[in-house]
Amino acid sequence: MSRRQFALPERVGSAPLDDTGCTVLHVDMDAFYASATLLRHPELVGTPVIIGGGHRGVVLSATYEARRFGVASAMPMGRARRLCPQATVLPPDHDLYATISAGVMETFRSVTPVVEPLSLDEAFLDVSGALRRLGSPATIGRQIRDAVHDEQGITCSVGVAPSKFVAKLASNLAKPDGMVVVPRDEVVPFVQQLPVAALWGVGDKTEEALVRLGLRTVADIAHTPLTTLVRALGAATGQHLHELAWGRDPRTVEREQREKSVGSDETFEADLDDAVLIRRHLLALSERTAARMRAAGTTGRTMTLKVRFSDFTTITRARTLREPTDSGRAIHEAAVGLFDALGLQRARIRLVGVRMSGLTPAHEAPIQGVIGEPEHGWRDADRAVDRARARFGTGVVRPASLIQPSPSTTAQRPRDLS
DNA sequence: TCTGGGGTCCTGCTGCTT
DNA sequence: TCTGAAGCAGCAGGACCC
Repeated sequence: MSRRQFALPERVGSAPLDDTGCTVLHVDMDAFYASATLLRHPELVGTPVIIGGGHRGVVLSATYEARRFGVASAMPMGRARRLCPQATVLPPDHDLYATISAGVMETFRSVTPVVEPLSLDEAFLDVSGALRRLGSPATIGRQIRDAVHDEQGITCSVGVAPSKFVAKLASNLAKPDGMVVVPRDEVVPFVQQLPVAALWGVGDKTEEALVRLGLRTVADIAHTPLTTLVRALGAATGQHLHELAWGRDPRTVEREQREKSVGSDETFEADLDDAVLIRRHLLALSERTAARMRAAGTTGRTMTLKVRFSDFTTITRARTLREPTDSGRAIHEAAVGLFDALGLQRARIRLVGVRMSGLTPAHEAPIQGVIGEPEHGWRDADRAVDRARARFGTGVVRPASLIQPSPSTTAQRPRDLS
């Protein structure tokens, strides 16, 4: 679901294209969250619908009918509502998206085992091993589009090219519900006619820096000395953009992508300045992060606390623990330690977050017992909680400090295991 | 206009070790 | 014992992606 839409001055021609060597496919669902949500609300098909929520939230996705009014992904909800007041606003349904995504990825894997998911709604496929069985890359692209539509009831767009970067540009151009093939010998003219913002890795800031150099198209970048780009953008970005500007992208489609960090953050409904309340939110975030790590069978060693103030300035503080952990209690201890060390005197805080990095598979992590902790201590309790949540739902067991006092809750009260 | 939540990667700085 | 250089790890912040 690319947020940066662009158009070519001239669309790639409709004559049959030579797709020899174009073994990389980028498949991207069209307005995925909106299309998926409409499967549950068929009466809204053909009308403007915005997926998002909360008065401080942003647009997660919108139907093409809403996009015609200027609504776009990541736009603040307030602005989206003003642009398209007649739109129906629906909250996201992440379970539904995960289910559809799993089905789509299964379809991809029936074509080729070399599938690299980028997110729930898009993936790269290397189809070089499927050509003899299924036909040319463009033929395979058409088969995938038909299969996704028939099996999941949503449409997707496909880019077919010799490299990942160009395939991604092509699928963007094919939207919605189309396919674009970029033959190998057309790669350079194809990329060089694009605006600089079309390049992967060029966001607002980099675009500004490039415009300051007088560079507006990818061709401009290609014909700028590498030393100039490196001076303006840094070594990695400068080199990266120069390579892309000549259509060079040596990355291959990778099946396994190991996660490098796991975390959670939360924007409050209203800014908070009460340290007690903030510590409580940190506990919930720590528990959530730890539960996800345990579900993934991983532990983390470096804990990073993120704090965003009401003026949107953001700071991070990190602490590396003596040993890796997947315990919400240990993460919370570290988070509170870092938060308290900030010494904030009733500063108004908009968001807090915790993230664990330095991930190691749990079976390789040297998790040592803590002096004074019973042999079957918090780790066993955490696992018992995980099992209860898997069986009865995520809200069934919570730390006592996260339970909202309510006079009428006795029978359904979450059990405290802390 | 007023900015989510999940991430990755890069850069520059600092402090520790050799 | 002190000092400087080099290498490295950790940290903080920023930009970017979907």
